[in-house]
Amino acid sequence: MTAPKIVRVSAPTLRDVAQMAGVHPATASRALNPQTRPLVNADTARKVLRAAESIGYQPNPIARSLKTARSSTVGLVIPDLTNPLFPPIVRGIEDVLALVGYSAWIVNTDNDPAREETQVESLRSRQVEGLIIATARREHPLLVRLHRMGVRMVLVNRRVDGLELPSVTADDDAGISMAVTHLAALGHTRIAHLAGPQQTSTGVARARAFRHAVRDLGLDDDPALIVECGYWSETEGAQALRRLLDAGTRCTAVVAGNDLIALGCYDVFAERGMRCPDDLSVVGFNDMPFLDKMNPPLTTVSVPHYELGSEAGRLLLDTIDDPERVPRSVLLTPSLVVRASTAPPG
Amino acid sequence: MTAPKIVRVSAPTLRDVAQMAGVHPATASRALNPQTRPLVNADTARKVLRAAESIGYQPNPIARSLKTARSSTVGLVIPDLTNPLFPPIVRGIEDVLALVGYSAWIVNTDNDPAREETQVESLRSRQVEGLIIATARREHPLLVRLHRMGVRMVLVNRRVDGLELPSVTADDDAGISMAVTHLAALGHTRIAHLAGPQQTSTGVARARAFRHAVRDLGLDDDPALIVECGYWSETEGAQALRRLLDAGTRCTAVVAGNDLIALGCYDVFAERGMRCPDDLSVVGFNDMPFLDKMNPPLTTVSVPHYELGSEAGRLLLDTIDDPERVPRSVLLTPSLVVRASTAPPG
DNA sequence: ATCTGGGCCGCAATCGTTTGCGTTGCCAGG
DNA sequence: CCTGGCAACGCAAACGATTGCGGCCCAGAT
Repeated sequence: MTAPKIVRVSAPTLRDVAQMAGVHPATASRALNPQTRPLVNADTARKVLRAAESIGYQPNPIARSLKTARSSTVGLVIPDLTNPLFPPIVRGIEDVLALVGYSAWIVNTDNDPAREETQVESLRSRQVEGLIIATARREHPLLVRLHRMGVRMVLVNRRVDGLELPSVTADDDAGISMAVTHLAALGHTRIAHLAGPQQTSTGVARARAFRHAVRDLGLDDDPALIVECGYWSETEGAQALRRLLDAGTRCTAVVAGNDLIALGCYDVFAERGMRCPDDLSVVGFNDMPFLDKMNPPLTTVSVPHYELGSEAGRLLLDTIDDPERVPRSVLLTPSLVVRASTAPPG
Repeated sequence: MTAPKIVRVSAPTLRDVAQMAGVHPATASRALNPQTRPLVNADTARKVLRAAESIGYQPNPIARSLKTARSSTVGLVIPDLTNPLFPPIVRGIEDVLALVGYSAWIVNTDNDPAREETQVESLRSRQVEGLIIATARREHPLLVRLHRMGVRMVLVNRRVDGLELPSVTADDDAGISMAVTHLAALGHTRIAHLAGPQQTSTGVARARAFRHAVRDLGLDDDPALIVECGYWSETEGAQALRRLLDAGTRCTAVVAGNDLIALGCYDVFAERGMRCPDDLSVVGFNDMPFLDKMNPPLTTVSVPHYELGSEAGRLLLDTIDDPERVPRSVLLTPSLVVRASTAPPG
């Protein structure tokens, strides 16, 4: 078999279409664009469309962006795509954007503010029309600066303190409350909380919700029962549980800040020969994929990730349509899915 | 708190820099670009750089792309980002691209050829300089067409029959062989294979490797022991195992085409009250995240995903550098990680 | 017959860079 | 003093699309 001949043929341009249809490129442009099509005679429009079709004309988005300073593209700022929490959100976003011909540029920040800044810079220079941010921290100078500069954004999953931005998040309050209530119903009275990082809005929201729930239900309200994780990660979750255990704080159940933290607990169980749920009940948060196959299957509060993403996409499209629109935020209500990591206290 | 005043100020352009430095934009352009900097006097170059610095000039990639027909961007064609197999690959790719100032446009195809075609079309119109393809099927008309057109591509994870393209894949042969050998050593003689889709190169490579291994080790070589899945998914894996079981084919272990298929088996274990590994040993392929926390932890052959990605990135950069370079392909050697889903036959 | 106005379309500028080519000024060599 | 050559830089034309403006033509009104 011989190597195929490689011929690089440049794509047809608007001039080609115009020439073939016997009109000026300007007319061709107007004919091709549904917005401006009424400006040209129906017959010529047809001719142009046919010509475009026949030579397989595809508009050059680069040239279009240069002229119009728009791009039909939005930026998507994610801490780490490797975290199974985010892919479904991304899908949700992409799907609603696709409906109106938009697409998304995905970038990872690794939770590194410097990296985040350069990534956002590169997104902006690519003329993205808006940003969907999944990396918000409560104090987030970059985001307030961007907001001042008038860049359109929506926050997903987390928020920024004191910044009036459209956002879509899960109802942490409701979720945590369901988790604690579930454990209380099983008979637990000393429940610990492995809190997420307190620089993130979800971290504090869930911690606060936890304290409220505990108090409302009349359970043991011991400050020692709350320990904070530095990151939303397994290793941090494991660390936190170790600290809790090593401090000798008695407890029979823990509600973790999220699933990753909960899974970190599993590591400690393995280390120390503890059994779950016999020795300790655990409930997570998020319901990431494959939890049902864990050992034991993790009880968790399920948040609709895909919808988180699709709502965020819709919100961003809204503010692109009408930048003056008052920031609308949506709160998605989670649900408890109980599996086998929770049981009455041994 | 009052709403911040929103002022949208257009970014400084090359003309601004030139004006401030008192030179022509062309000179400024040359001064800014390390490649052409020798063409301008060192002093003026310094002036230009200082001016650019002082007003925070950032070149406009859109305009640059339009002029140069390059974009420092490559396309990344993924079947589904939600599959935990791919995020690490993506990270590997992104990391090596970032080293040389490139970045990646990620698109999902959902395994839908039509969608794939439009996605690729949109990538190409965005002037991507090459494609990294993770969706290859053995027969893949689109890819041969693109190759004929001289589009630079590298294949990752899967290949297409009879197409001389750089690719990076795991050594399926070695991996499967290790899996089968491991099971044989445990005493299994009737081992089944839940094969991946035979339209994909990995599907057939692993199935073939399986047959070879079985024969080499003198195990039962019964065609009924091989059943094919339509997709690389849990549900298909479950279906396949059900078919195998319902056909009454006797076996004590199965090597799955990949981890997802293996996890599908867990579902039918739950359905039918079977225990793993007591009733049936299972080994997967890929070592996707969180397998160690499954019930039982899944024995699997581990392939270095991150390296899969980073190698693919390097390969693509190579062919961008020198399109005439002879296609180099790399084969990554996997390793067996045995956990608790395999044991001697009951 | 002239004027008006709308429908349709072409002209040309523009978006921000890059780059082939020409021009300038300077210096060395003849 | 003239020429050749080189270094440094400016000019202007691209890249491919969009769009304000103005011109043309023709119908209908006056």
